[in-house]
Amino acid sequence: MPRATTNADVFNAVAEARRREILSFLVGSERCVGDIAEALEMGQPSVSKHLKVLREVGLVRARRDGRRMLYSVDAEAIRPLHEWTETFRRYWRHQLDRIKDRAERPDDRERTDS
Amino acid sequence: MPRATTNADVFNAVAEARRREILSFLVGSERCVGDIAEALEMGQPSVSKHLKVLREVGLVRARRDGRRMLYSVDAEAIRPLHEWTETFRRYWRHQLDRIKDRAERPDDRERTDS
DNA sequence: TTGATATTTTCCGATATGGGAATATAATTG
DNA sequence: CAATTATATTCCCATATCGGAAAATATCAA
Repeated sequence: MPRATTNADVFNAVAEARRREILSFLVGSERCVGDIAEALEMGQPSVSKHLKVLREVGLVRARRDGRRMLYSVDAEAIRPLHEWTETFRRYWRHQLDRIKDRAERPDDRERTDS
Repeated sequence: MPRATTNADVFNAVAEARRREILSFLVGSERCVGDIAEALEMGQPSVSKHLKVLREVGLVRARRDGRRMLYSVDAEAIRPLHEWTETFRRYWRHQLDRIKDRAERPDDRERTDS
C-alpha cells in the first residue's frame, strides 16, 4: 500500500505549499482562476487542479460568474486543523504565558511569518 | 514533480494520518518504538520511519534508554501550524455569527464531491 | 564473544501526485 | 453557428512515498 490517505482530507490538502498560497491569496475575497494563476505565477491547469482538491475537502467554494469561476475560502473547513493543533497547545503554552492572553486581541498579535 | 516540497516541513509531516496518530499517542508521555507499534497496530519499521520524519521536522525528540529509544512530542513545533490556522480564524468566527441564519437548514452549502 | 532484544536502514513494489501540453467543456458575443 | 474567453480534464512522465521483508546496528547480559 502506498500513501495511506491520499489528499482526501484537509491535512493533506493543506500540506501542499501551493495550495496554502492559494488559500492565503483567496482569504477575504473572491477570485477567478486566471487571477490566481497570474498572481501566484502558476500554470492555469495547475491552479484548477489545486482548486479541485481544495474544493473536495471543503476549503474553497466555487461560484460561476459568466465564463469565470469565482473561488473563495470556506474558513470553516480549517477549524478541524485548528482544533487538532489546540490539542497540543497546553504543551507549548507554558513557554508563552502572557502571549496567550494578548493572542485574543487581533492588533498586537505576535507575528511568526513562517 | 510530485508533491513539491516533500514532507520536509511540519505541514507535510502532519498530513499523514499515521503520524498524527503517533503524535496523539505520544502527547504528554515518553514511549518507545515498540510500544507505539503495538498500541497503534503498525509494523515496527513503519513506525521507525514515521518517527524519523517527525524528528526531522522537529515534532518529536528521541532519547536513548538502554536498547530502547524513547520518543516524545515537541509541541513547540506545532505552533507554526497553529498560527497558520489562526490567520483564518476570524473568517470562521465571522461565519459563526451568521450560522444561525442557516441553522434551520442543515446543509445548503454546495457539494461538489466529484 | 555469543545471544537476545530493540531499533534503524535498505531494498522493493505498488501507487499517488504535481506539472505541462494538449484537449475538452462552458459561457458569451457576433 | 463560429469565434473567443475562461476553466476543467486528460494524458504522460518524473518522482515521492508507504509498507513489508530482510539485513544492518546498537545495547545489554551472561
